[in-house]
Amino acid sequence: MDFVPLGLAADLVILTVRDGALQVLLIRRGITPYQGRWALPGGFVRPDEDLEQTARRELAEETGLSSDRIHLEQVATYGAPARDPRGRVVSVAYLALVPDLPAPVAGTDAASASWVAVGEVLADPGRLAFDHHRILSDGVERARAKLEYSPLAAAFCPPEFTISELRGVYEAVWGTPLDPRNFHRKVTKTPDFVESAGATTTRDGGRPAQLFRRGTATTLYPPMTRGG
Amino acid sequence: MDFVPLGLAADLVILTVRDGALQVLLIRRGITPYQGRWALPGGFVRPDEDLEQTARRELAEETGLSSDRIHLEQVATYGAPARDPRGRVVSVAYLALVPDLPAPVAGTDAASASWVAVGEVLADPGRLAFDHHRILSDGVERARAKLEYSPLAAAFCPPEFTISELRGVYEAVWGTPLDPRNFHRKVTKTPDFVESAGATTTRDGGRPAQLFRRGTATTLYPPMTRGG
DNA sequence: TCAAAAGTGTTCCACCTACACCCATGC
DNA sequence: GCATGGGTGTAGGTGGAACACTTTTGA
Repeated sequence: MDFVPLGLAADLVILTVRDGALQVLLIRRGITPYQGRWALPGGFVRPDEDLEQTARRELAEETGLSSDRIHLEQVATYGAPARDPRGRVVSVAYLALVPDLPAPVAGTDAASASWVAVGEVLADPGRLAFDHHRILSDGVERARAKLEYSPLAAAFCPPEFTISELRGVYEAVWGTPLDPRNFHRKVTKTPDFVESAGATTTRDGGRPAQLFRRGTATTLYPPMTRGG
Repeated sequence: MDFVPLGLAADLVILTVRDGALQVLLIRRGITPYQGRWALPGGFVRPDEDLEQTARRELAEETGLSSDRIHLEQVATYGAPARDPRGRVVSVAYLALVPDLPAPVAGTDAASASWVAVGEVLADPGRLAFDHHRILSDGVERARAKLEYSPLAAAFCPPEFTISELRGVYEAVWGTPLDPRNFHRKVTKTPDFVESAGATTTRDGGRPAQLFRRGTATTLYPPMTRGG
């Protein structure tokens, strides 16, 4: 058995939609290497911990979110020999989609944490430590793709949401406007995408909108489309 | 830095289409644990090796294929603490798509290697060592999904192939018959999916068929569809 | 009354499906 | 000739894109 000296970490791409934009949770590193630079939250896998357990633990530490009800999925693993100057560290990246948090990010051990617009971060390849720019890019790409054929957009929404709030998620993640009328028809006619919550709200202004909850569908057929 | 004792491996789901069926390359384990059981080929990552380098090296060792021109992509990473009885071993799984090899599998250090129909292996969850059943299942699912929106089916074909050979790949991987006439139209009309090689062949019987090569497209729009 | 957002109806068009039909070869 | 697979034409249906139009609230 070749047990080479090796660190194993889980890093998190935690996305939300705030103020109409896709945002990612970043921490400012308090220690070397890359002290003072922004990075994705993450940490080392403990000896008897499964990879996803590590990711959920870090997610809870950074956001205060009890890990249930949060969508979390593995994206990819990064293991270039020199990606971490401290030595060989292999990182398994996870993607988490969270609703717009009413409370600010809970106090953490990280120097500071904040939500930053994804577009802004991706436009500046030198902003993030390590190979986190690449990891973020891959995570965002995964999220964009999954909105097409899964009902995952609702993971960004509170438990009850309007169709136009859901549309706002698509528009923020894809960066394209969608036709409100066709979107409404498509969502409500796709079986089990959403189910009526019975109530209405006027929080978006204008005519009262029906409230919906996530449905039971796991894949959308036909898929949502980006152009239109 | 927490450098816990840890093994890092790359395991390979090597798929091909032979005799009209999707097949996977398995090795019979010559050593404990799981001695005598079938397993996916794989091996440990060397100290200064990138993950994909390990996968390509193992691929070459098992198939004799020089790694260029072979499609290889990372699928997922498996790290449950007890997945290997020898200790903590984390495995990064890669998917490789290879053409039907004219030569049999080259001599390897593994006790024996052979192609086995995927359907047969997946029908028997106890056939494979470790968690390789799950890894194979995930790899096959990835391959099935990618045929829809990428021109990857051609990776299973020799450099020059006919449209019906390409259709045979889709039918083998998806397990459904496709309409030869609509398939032909769809493939030849999708921009840059395939390009004409100029020649014809009668190796499939009947009227001579045009030969094609892979085109330059990276994604197919509209995607290929499974029902039809 | 007006602005704003929700929701419905309708038209046009791309593409999928099914299948009739002809083409070019080996035997 | 006849079997076999290659390839084209075409008609019907489904669903997306675009947009006119009505509904229901707050100000």
